[in-house]
Amino acid sequence: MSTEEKIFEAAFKVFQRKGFSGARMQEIADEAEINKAMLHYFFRSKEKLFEAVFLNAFGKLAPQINLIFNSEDSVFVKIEKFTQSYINFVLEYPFLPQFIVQEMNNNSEFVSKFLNVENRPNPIKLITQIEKEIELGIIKPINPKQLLLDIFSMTIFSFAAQGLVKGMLQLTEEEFKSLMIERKKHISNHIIMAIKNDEV
Amino acid sequence: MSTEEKIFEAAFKVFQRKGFSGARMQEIADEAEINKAMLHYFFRSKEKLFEAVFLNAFGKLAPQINLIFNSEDSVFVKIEKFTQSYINFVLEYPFLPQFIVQEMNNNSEFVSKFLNVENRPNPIKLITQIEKEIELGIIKPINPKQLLLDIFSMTIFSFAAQGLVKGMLQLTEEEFKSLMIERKKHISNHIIMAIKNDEV
DNA sequence: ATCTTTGTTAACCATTTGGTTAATCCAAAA
DNA sequence: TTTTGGATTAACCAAATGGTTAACAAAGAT
Repeated sequence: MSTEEKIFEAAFKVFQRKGFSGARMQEIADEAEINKAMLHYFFRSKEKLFEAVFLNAFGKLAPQINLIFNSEDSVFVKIEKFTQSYINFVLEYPFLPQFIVQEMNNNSEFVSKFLNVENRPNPIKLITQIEKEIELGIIKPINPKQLLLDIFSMTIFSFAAQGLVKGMLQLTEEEFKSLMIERKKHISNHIIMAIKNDEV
Repeated sequence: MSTEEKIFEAAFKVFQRKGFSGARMQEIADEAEINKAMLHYFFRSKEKLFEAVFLNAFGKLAPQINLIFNSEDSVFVKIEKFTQSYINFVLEYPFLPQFIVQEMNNNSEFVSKFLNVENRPNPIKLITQIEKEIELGIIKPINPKQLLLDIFSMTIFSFAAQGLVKGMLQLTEEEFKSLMIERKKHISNHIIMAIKNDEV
């Protein structure tokens, strides 16, 4: 593994668990087992290094989301696919959501930077699709934005607020994980149950 | 307003928008329009000051939650009351959830401190109640913890991940707020719709 | 062989940051 | 009126922190 890669991975870890302002360049260097000067040699500044890590992190998520949201599937199928693959993915990077949510809240500069990324998650197509399926009587009348928030809330929250969730429900790491695995099916069941139009 | 109160309010603001490691003692002093030494005079250290603010913030939320969770209402009514009053409350302190979630993730020391607070949100009574109502055929079979996560996710996430939500849905402050007002009713409708047992 | 580019290190630097101190102010008690 | 205690300030301090530099090593190019 090249020095640059070592730095990147170390930065990824440290920024994830400490956030931008909590992370220390020296700590990243130690984690990567290289000299601190190398950080600046390859990435110039803390901001630049963070930016690289952050955009990479987001870049891992966004394409997946868009792929599902812009497919030709029905809304129900999209919900199933999204919750499944999102949670699968996040189980491998459990601190990614909390990292992204946190920095989207704190570093407004990076928000705009991410919004201009090519593959940014763009839900407009899904919104119009929801409106269409409501007209067709497949889905109960509902504000599409609320439905979107429901989907994101239920999938992302447990990871983004891991500390709170584990603390409040008194979960060990193991229990948390198996709850999340169960949750994959639970969420889509739950949402579809709520919005399905049963009128004949 | 006493100097100590001024400091406290200023610290509340600054910690909320910057987090613990992002906040600067000087900035808090400026915000409070007092000399920086007063911070240490009244609160000894940054940690102590933060602790005071954090426990106070949590102390505002926890009693409300417990009051509702431990009442004699049915689960459906509890869900309605909780989403209503939680969102009402948070609309006045829009950055409280993001602050609590963030520090619960980052400062594991404070997690344990909060867990030992008297009035900490304790969902066990609600969990057994849910189990009972499932047996009675009022609620569909479901893992009570998943239901709890659903409730918390749907109410808290939009506030805790404000930056992400506003960015993704391209919402102005106004639009966000009115979406949240609409959301008060939406959430309980949605959840009850999903878990109500319709079998006759 | 030597020159040049790239990678690497230790020592160093300026600034920021949390925290302290000694002097001063001020109001209430004696 | 003096004393006493807390409140307040400006100046200061040591440590931490992001960043730089100058020397050096290694490896390809000429």
